[in-house]
Parts: sequence; C-alpha cells; structure tokens
Amino acid sequence: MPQDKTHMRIGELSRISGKTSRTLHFYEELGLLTPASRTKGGFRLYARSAVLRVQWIERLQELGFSLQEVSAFLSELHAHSTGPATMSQLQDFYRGKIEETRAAIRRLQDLEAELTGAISYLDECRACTSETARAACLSCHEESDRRLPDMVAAIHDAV
Amino acid sequence: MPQDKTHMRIGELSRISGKTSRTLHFYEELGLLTPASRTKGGFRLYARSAVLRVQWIERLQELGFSLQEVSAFLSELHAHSTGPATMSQLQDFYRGKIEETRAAIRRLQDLEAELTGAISYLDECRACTSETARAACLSCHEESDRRLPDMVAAIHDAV
DNA sequence: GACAAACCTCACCTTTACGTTAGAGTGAGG
DNA sequence: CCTCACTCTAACGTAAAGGTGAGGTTTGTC
Repeated sequence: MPQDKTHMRIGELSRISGKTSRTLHFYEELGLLTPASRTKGGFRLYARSAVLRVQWIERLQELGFSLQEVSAFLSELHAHSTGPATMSQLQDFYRGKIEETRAAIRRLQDLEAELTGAISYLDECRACTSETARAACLSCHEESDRRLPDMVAAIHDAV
Repeated sequence: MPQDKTHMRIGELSRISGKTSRTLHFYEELGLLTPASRTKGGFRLYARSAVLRVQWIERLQELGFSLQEVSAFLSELHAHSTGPATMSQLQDFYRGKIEETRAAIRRLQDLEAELTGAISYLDECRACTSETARAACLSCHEESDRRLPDMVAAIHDAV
C-alpha cells in the first residue's frame, strides 16, 4: 500500500473523481491540475485536494466554460494576483458567467415551451387524422385559432 | 434578378438563415436539407420553406440534438412513415427530448445557485480581507455558520 | 528475484460541425 | 461579348476533449 496517506497516485484519483488517467494527464498538460510531487520513479502523487480541483473543473465545464478558459483563468490568477485580489478575481470570473448561465436557462425554457406546444398541437392533430388523409391533416387546424407551431411546420414539406 | 420569386439561391438562404453556404452544403450532405431544384448550370434553388427547415435544425441543435440524430430521424420518417404516423413520430421524437431538456434546466439552475452562493460568500470575504492578510482570509469564515462553498474551496490551494 | 498491476511518455486516432482554399463554371447586367 | 459577383465540387484543415495503443519502467508483494 502506498505508505503516504496524504497523497495518492493517479489511479486512486481516477477512481474517486471518475475521470480516466488520460483525462487527468490532459488536465495537467493544460495546466489545470498539477501533482503535488512525484515518486523517485516518476509516478504522480496528488494531494487530497486534487479531488476538489477536478470536481471544480467538472462544474465549470457544465457551466459552459471550455478547459482553455479555465486554464486561462488559472494563469491569470498565478500571474498578477497577490493575496486577497485572488478572491476578487474569482468573483469576477463567476459573475462573468452567471448572466450567460441565466440566459442559457431562459433559452432552454423557451425551447421547452416550444416543444410542449408542438406536442400538444400534435395531440389535437392526432384526434383528427384517424379518419382523414394526411393531406387533410396537414391543414386540419387551418380554421382553428391555434397557430401551426414552427416545430411542426418545418416538417410539413419534409415527407 | 433571379426571375423566380418562389425559389432562392444559396446566398439568399444563407443571408436569411444566418448560416454560411458551407453549412447549408453540409446539411445537404447529411440529408437534412435538399434544394427543390437546380438551375441548368447546377446552382441550387431552395424553396421558401427551406428557411423554416434551417431554423428547425437550429432549434434542435440548441435542444442538444446532434445533426446525426436529426438526420436519423428524418430518414426514419422517410422510411416507414405513412401519412398520419408522421405526426405521431414527430411527437415521439419531441417527447424523447423534453425530459432531457428539463433535466438540463434543473442542472443549470443548480449550478447557478452554486455560483450565486460562491459570489455572495466572496462578498463577505472581501469585507474582511481589506485589512487582513490572505492567509487569514482563507479561514476567516471558519467560525462562521457559512460553509465554504466548493466553488471557492477548490481555489484555495491553487495559488 | 520474480511477477503482476499500475504507471510512464510519446504519438497518432476519433468525432462534431463546420472553415478554408483551389480551381473552374454560371448568370445577369451593360 | 465582357465582366463580376455568385456558385460549383473536391478536398484538406481545425478545435475540443479526450481515446487508444506501443513500448518501456516502477511498485509492492511473494
């Protein structure tokens, strides 16, 4: 067993974090994750906190950051960040993305509404297609107050 | 001027849809978009409804569909879809993704909350760092009831 | 010391959704 | 007919985020 409880090799970090070792190597290439040390033989030894770091990267990715962006931020941090400025920079970094995140949420909600609209339109549609031809179906709502949703319209000439 | 008002060449479709002509070519390669006809010289002529089609593709992409998936769906439609079944298939197609979309929204909302939490934590943090050293800052909330957010913790050992 | 499992460093492969020339042909106005 | 903007096909390039060996070394155990 690895005689050092405060450090782990890449396999363990991999198991804990759910990332492959290739991925961890890759993060290292990008400067996102550096092993605390190495064995004499060259094996990477990670601090326990590396797990946090990997999870952090994962979250940022889910927020739509690219690994490049994360790496750029970390460099910036190392470059001209003295003490408390770090926390301020972190805040700016997050503030920058939160509006984007909200916009993404709104966009998805709009799309969800469109989907729901199309589905319910098609529900009505189904009711009248059972005994009518498709050609009739395609216009069966024409006198209805319901407008043909774009999500359905785009398919009309498709078939 | 192109003497046919019901058709347009790729440039116009490109302008209207905001996609480059390369993109439209690409869609065609994937079977997502077919010109209604060609000029004798070989220029693509698109129907007006092509605009709808392109927008539809765009929406599906935003919903997380890959172009392959869209193309697969269209093939399926062409293959064994007779009349009204089409609309039913479209419905299934949409129903399949709506749960995923909702999950994506929830995920983003959670992340947004994490971001907000981190930002406000750092707000408090800033108040006390003005006259204390960074080392102190890093633990200045230790006795507080507020837990150190993961989004902040991961950065602690980074610098 | 021997062995297996884990690890190392290259270095090329994969997918997605296009971008980017290259070289040639087309269409409409003048 | 000329010209110029537009379009054609074909084919190679790109970026992101790893995957997949190859060939060799280290660790820890027996």
